[in-house]
Amino acid sequence: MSPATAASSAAAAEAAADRRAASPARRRVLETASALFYAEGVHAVGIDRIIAEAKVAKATFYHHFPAKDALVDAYVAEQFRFQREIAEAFLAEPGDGDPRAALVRVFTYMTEAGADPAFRGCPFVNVAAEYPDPEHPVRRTIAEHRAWFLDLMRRLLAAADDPAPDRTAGILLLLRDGLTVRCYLDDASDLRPVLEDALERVLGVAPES
Amino acid sequence: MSPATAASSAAAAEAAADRRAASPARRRVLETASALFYAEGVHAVGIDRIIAEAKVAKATFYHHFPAKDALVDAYVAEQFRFQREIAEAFLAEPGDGDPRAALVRVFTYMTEAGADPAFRGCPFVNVAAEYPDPEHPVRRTIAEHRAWFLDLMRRLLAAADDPAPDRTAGILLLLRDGLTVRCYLDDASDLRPVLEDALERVLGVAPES
DNA sequence: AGCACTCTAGACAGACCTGTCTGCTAATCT
DNA sequence: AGATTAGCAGACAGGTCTGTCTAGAGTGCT
Repeated sequence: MSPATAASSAAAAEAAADRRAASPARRRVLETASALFYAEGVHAVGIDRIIAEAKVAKATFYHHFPAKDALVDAYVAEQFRFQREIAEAFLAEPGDGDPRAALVRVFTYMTEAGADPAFRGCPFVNVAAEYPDPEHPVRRTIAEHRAWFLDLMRRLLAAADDPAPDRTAGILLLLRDGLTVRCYLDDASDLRPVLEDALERVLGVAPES
Repeated sequence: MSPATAASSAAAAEAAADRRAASPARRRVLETASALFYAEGVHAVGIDRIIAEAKVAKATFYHHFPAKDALVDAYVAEQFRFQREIAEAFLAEPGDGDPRAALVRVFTYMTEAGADPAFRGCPFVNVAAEYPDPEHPVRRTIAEHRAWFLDLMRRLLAAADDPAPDRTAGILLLLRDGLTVRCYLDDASDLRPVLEDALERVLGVAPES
């Protein structure tokens, strides 16, 4: 096979992959599965139910995903993409450009999202609870998300001239995880003052709200 | 049935229940199931495997537990009891009786427990991830544990003359949950300074270690 | 001796699981 | 025109799941 042929066939394969990823049936499957996985857990939801609710033939499902695990991985990756988009929107928000204010906005958003009655905790933590093997692709994607979030905190803190960005970022990660757990498992009606107090003690800044 | 007969039959039933709870077979089942549930998740472990590893007949299992859910509930209740015992041991520890020091001890212990390679996060959070219905008995037991821990923090803080025990206890609960998640999912080798810093910022006290 | 209880071994039913395969239609690309 | 691809419907295999049931052995209480 000549280099030119190899290049063109690689391009063709890439185009085919793009087309496949954009397929409506595939999107329907991923959306249905995401909702079900999040609401009920991965092991609790079978393929049959997903394809029935997504109105997709079984062969079509296995055409797009080699196995259920691949779907779970796609679900986790999708959540990762989603959270990155939200974060970017928050950082690009018109404002005074104060990175500390951006941090507070992120946490305020999280408490609001957590107040939704359909909120069922952090999807990454929940999936990790069902996937014990840290080498599993799903777990690797989850680890990527965590590294990304920690780094995001660190960058914002460094921009805000925090005296110890590494340690403070670590604390904020603890708070983030604690927040999702609490919103899921506890009555979070009185969470607001607790979070404001926490941010004040950790960052030395009070949210404006 | 005379009152006396009723009383004696009630006592007999109670004694039988005690005997049943103390049965070696039942204990073996619960121990095996606890280890497996924690290590691999509830839905991922079947009854067949539990009874095989516990070396118990299936009829014996269903003699002690009406259904798998009852076993899961027993598992969660057992974890609750376990954590209470640990906490009581910590509080009864001979020392200066400083409740703030007791708080720090609790968190130091948690980081040490979380460093175990077999650590797989908080069993309550992991089980809750697989049980979406908040009215489920298992979820109720989990809620009891969380209320207990929050109250324990609150009592210790009140004894330490914390200016806002309710809010501080809420923050410590956030830290606790964040801690377990982090020990499970992240490289927690550099966790110690982060936690010390967090406790210092939240409590205004540095751990002595 | 008689009875109740605990336990073992394992068959069994009925449901559900993942994943494969056949056969068909229709669109799209070369 | 021919080939590839996406999609649908649904049967099927082989396994695992929970939970029930039969049949019998041992043990302790009365």
